[in-house]
Amino acid sequence: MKYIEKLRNSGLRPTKQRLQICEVLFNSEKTFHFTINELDQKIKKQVSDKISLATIYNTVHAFEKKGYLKQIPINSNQTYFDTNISDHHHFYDLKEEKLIDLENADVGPINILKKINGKKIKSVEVLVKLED
Amino acid sequence: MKYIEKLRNSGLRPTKQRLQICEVLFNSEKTFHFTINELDQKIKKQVSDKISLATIYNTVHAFEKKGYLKQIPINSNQTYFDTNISDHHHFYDLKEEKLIDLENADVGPINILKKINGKKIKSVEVLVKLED
DNA sequence: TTACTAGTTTATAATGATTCTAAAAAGGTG
DNA sequence: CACCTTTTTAGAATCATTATAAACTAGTAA
Ligand SMILES: [Mn+2]
Ligand SMILES: [Mn+2]
Ligand SMILES: [Zn+2]
Ligand SMILES: [Zn+2]
Repeated sequence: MKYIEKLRNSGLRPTKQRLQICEVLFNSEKTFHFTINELDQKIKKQVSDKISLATIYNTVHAFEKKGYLKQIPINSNQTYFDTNISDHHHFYDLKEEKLIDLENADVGPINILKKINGKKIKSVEVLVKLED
Repeated sequence: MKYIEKLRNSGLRPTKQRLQICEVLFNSEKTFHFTINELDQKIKKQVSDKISLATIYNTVHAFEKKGYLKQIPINSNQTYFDTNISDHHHFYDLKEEKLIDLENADVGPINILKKINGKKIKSVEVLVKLED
């Protein structure tokens, strides 16, 4: 199977549930943004076995910790995740409440001039809010 | 009083509670970041009358809607607000879980090259995550 | 001052996303 | 298989936030 090695190499047992969630998350042509609830719906549609919500939470957080998913910093009552783990940014359409990818190439180079003593930059993320 | 006109001009009645919250939020030399809980604590310390948590939520949201406070897009279990309403950005210290202001001048100009049909840019916010 | 009205405050309940718990099930190894 | 660890799961708990609805207040006009 496609994802068994990936999981083993991360120290995660390739359980049936994790493999099925991998299919839903990573087997599509395009990357996408999702909340846990949306993922739960997607799984219900695409996977015949039932996967408990607790497992979906556990798995998403495990994958995030391993770097297979990214959390998107945005104010919402639900947490947004991204299967696009490349360094990139987002539009947020306030009316539609939808995220849209903004590739690094679509943003001029960002130069952080201020330095914080003893700290180094882990990531730089831009959120562009859109209105009509 | 200092804030009565400000509130009236916004169509908000200058109630005792709102005026007291104004004192706590806007009467300090420096701007600051806060969660509702932190603000509640601050109010308990600085204001002799009791203000209900519901009123604090109501007031913060009213002030945000009027543009006297900004919500900071960040993933946290609590919503962060900012009394600094100027166009600016943030460091987020992952270890300390603290926000630090990053003025526009401390970031090179940000040029969003991609356009979304029928939408215009309302804001551009940068979040720089810091690690040790 | 006295109504009148709309806006505000408040205690309290409800909501809902997320996390916790602890027992059952499954994976990995020899 | 036997053993041990990890994982899954249903359900309960947590807790930030929002809703409710009754009491109160600010503003205004008689
Ligand atoms: Mn999380
Ligand atoms: Mn809010
Ligand atoms: Zn994305
Ligand atoms: Zn700030």
